[in-house]
Amino acid sequence: MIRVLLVDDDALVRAGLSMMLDGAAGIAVVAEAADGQEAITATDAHAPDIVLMDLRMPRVDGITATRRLRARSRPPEVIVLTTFDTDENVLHALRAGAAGFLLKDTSPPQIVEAITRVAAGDPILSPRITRRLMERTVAQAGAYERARAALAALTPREHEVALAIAQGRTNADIATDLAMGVTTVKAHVSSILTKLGLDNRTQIALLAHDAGLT
Amino acid sequence: MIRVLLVDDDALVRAGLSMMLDGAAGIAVVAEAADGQEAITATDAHAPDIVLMDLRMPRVDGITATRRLRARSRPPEVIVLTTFDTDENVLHALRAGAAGFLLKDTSPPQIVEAITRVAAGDPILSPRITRRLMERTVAQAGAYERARAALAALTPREHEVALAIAQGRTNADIATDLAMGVTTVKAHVSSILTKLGLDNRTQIALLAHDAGLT
DNA sequence: CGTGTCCTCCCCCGGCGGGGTGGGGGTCCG
DNA sequence: CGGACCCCCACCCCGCCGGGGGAGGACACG
Repeated sequence: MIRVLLVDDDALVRAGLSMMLDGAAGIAVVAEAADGQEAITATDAHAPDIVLMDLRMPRVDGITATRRLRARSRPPEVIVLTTFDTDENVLHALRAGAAGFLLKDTSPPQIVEAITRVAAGDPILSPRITRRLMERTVAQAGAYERARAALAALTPREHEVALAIAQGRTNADIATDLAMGVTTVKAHVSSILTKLGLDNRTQIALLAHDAGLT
Repeated sequence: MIRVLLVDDDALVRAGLSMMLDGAAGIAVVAEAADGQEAITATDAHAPDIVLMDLRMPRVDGITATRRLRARSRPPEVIVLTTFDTDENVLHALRAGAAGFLLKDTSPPQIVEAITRVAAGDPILSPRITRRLMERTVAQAGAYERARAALAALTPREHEVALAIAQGRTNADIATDLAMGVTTVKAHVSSILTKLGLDNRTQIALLAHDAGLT
């Protein structure tokens, strides 16, 4: 039996979810809360496995409530369920430790399935969120690839210098770090600039940064 | 009826998948292919809605096959189905245009569900992949937040200058772009450096870059 | 063995970047 | 009104950056 806590400031929404979930096999709604503060006390009182969490609520919002819940010992898994899927919301929710992010247009059986999945330890995201995460990842992977391809034209030593530049280091620093004269560093930098068709060391730093060179 | 093409170099795997999928409602396996080259010709011949694509195959691998398929007019949706979930594979597959990435430990009913979801236009990822994407996003969101917090100390004008620096632009460029004297730009840059505790404009660029300022 | 590439380094120099000083203007607030 | 910010600008100084020219040694490849 998966113990679920419902958190939403709208009593009607809670009632609907409660009815829908209690009808499902293996799921029991053990408590409800109308805001983040109540969610925390209710969690302490009823020890749910899963918390279905709304975001826009009075007193304590869903994000901070999630963060506080996840900071506890034996924390419940939190599934955010909201209408607003801004990047802000998604990032903050995931950062706060949510295991799932669902939009309120999710169909009842899918919500049930999401709860069982999360209870089994899997993460769950609404398709639209998944798509955005994929696009975001692909986009930065694109920059990564391009940067990598560009840096491939560099010799090993130039590569090291480029990396040092991407740390924001000055030529003198790089010289001591790599054990060579400042003149040599400058020669490498010039070579890098011409090879990559850039003007500044700043641009080198940005490119190398995109290539994933910490 | 969702038309499916199976692509895998192992005949046994194809047979198993075919049997399992044909038993499902609404799904018809219309063709099979043993490598990427066959996958392309089979796609042209049978116009499937969904291609279940393995990665490690002779002649043409699954990634390039996916890329070529997606480059066609009216391309099928591609679901990658593989045992190896390296970051390399996942990123390349998504970049090649795959709508889904499943591991071969996925249960038959879940594969069926994944196919119907993708046919409906939704993306689909194995839980482990989703988790990795989430972690990756959260990690870079951390740098994002820190950078944002730091940049919050800047005045609006300084913010603009920082953004320009993150483009790799020179002071003179910034002066003309923002319609002010070079002296003013330098004043802003100095102010930014002291406020953020940095030494170089390069470091400003890196910080602003982390903050998502394109 | 010659050629090429890479790494190393020198000197010179123009220009940009960063710091300091000093000053003008505006708004907003106590 | 006097401060407190913020924005704007000019002048000077100096150090770092970037470009040019020149040059030597190591190593590999044909």
